[in-house]
Amino acid sequence: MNIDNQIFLGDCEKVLKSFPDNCVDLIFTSPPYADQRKATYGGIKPDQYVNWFMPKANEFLRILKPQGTFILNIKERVVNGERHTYVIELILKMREIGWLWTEEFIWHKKNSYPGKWPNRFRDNWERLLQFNKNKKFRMYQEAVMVPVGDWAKDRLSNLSNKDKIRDESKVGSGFGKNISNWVGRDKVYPTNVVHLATECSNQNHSAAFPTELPTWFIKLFTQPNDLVLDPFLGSGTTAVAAIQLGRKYVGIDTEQNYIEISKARLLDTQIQLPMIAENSENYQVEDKRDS
Amino acid sequence: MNIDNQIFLGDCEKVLKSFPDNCVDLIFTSPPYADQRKATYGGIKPDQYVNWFMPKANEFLRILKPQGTFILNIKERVVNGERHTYVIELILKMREIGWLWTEEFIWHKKNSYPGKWPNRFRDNWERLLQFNKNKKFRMYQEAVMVPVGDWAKDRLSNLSNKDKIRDESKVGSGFGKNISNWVGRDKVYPTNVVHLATECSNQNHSAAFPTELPTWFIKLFTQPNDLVLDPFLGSGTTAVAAIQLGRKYVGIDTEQNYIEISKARLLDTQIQLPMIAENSENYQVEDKRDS
DNA sequence: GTTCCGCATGAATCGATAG
DNA sequence: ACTATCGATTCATGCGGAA
Repeated sequence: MNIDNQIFLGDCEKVLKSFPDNCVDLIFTSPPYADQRKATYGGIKPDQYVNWFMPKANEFLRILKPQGTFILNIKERVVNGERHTYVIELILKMREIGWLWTEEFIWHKKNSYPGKWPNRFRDNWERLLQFNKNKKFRMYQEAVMVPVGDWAKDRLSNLSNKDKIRDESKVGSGFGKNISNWVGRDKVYPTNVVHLATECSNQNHSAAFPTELPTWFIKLFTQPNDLVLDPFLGSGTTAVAAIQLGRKYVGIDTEQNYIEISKARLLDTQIQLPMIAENSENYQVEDKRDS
Repeated sequence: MNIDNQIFLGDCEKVLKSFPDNCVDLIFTSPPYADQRKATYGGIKPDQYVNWFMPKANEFLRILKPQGTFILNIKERVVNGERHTYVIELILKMREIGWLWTEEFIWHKKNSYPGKWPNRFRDNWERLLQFNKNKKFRMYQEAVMVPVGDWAKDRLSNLSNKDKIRDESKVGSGFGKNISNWVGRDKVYPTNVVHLATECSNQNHSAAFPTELPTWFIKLFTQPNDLVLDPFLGSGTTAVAAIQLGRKYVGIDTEQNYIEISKARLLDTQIQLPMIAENSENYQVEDKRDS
């Protein structure tokens, strides 16, 4: 069965059974959050969330390549005035079945509108849990480097003597040691806080996250032509990001109308792709990556 | 025993036994993280961390007022390529003994420790876990409102008109309606992401966190003359923040030399206090709080 | 009184080497 | 095999003295 650039209708737990082992480079997904109310989309009760998720996590583990990465965008609901614990219980369960909890990225939302409740402020961040099958996994850090801060141009233009001898004088880690490496460098590595706006620029659909979010992780963990899976595809944002970056996608969703939306967006994206390739800095990034 | 504005030498678990029930309005603390600060505090092994912490958490629960709040600044260590789970296990244990896990604030650091590793970026955030004894707790949200200018350039300005319309139709409850509430105001509520720099160039002491961090939470959860406890006082930052804001402090630490440092800083703060009261906007905040 | 600029340092992590 | 130590790597900020 060919799964490249396909979208499947159904429960990912069942659909994935027909996928071969170790076939996907990156899983990026944002499953339906637990919900008290009856189902609009998913609608899993918080207390049942872990049990609902784990069989799927098992399939993810099977179909992910050994050096691949699983990024899970998830948020716990406030239930009865408390943050529910299903997310942290999920982390513990994932480790029990063999996943490594490698990292927790934070999506710091740049522009949410104001809000106020008696006992809490607006929730302005979400977890992006990184899981891996092995301690060694593929990561292309150069692909997401960001411009260096303004401090550098002053500092590096006239290297001070102290910068060079720091590491000899003290036990501390010597930043001055190879300061010469820094001359002419204009990009630095980012941190594990991803600071992006919340809105999606496309107005025909409502996506849970902006395209930039999967874009960042797809750049970081895959190379062109790698395969990106989103088992809860929703309106198809992950697939759109993958296509824009020259990767292949596989998507799964239980709702036929979401699949229609995804397909329409993907078609639209592919039509615009040559234009994007010319203008977008995102697309250019491929050329600069280390190999 | 009078505990107001006192600093005690010893293990907080033992020292707190002599405190009466329900005597503290806010606990703000940053305990030694697992395997960290070995030089001064001995270092707790990650696997033993929860067992080390829980008896203390029990005392905290006893001495906190029913409407009070416990803010725990903590971060998990990377062990063997994985994030260790002691923090999330701690949350589950805390709930078992009666704490409510009300909220998780994020401290988004402006300047994190530099470094590059094959498998991860710089860790640029820490958890600030909020625990309470009851669903109803005291919170003075007006005290931490931020000037609309600072806020707008970060958030509102990024929203286009179309986004506002789209959001309004999507949520129904009406972003447009919401936004009109904020037009013309000069202050807005913050979110649960606190964006501050670490202090790195104080010469007399090494504070793990900047004064602004306890300041923010002390304003949010206490009123003047309330009592703020830091059971792992360290260099006394929490106590300094409390005094600056006209609150009372209690501090506990196991290291005599840290206590000396704290006392010196507090003396210094009190000398400068009249000056601060005249000039600081922070100090003025008391007058504007809602009651 | 500003502005500029040198400079110290911060709750780090990985891999290799040594005990 | 398992732990302890050491070297290499990496940014951004606020202070304080100088211009």
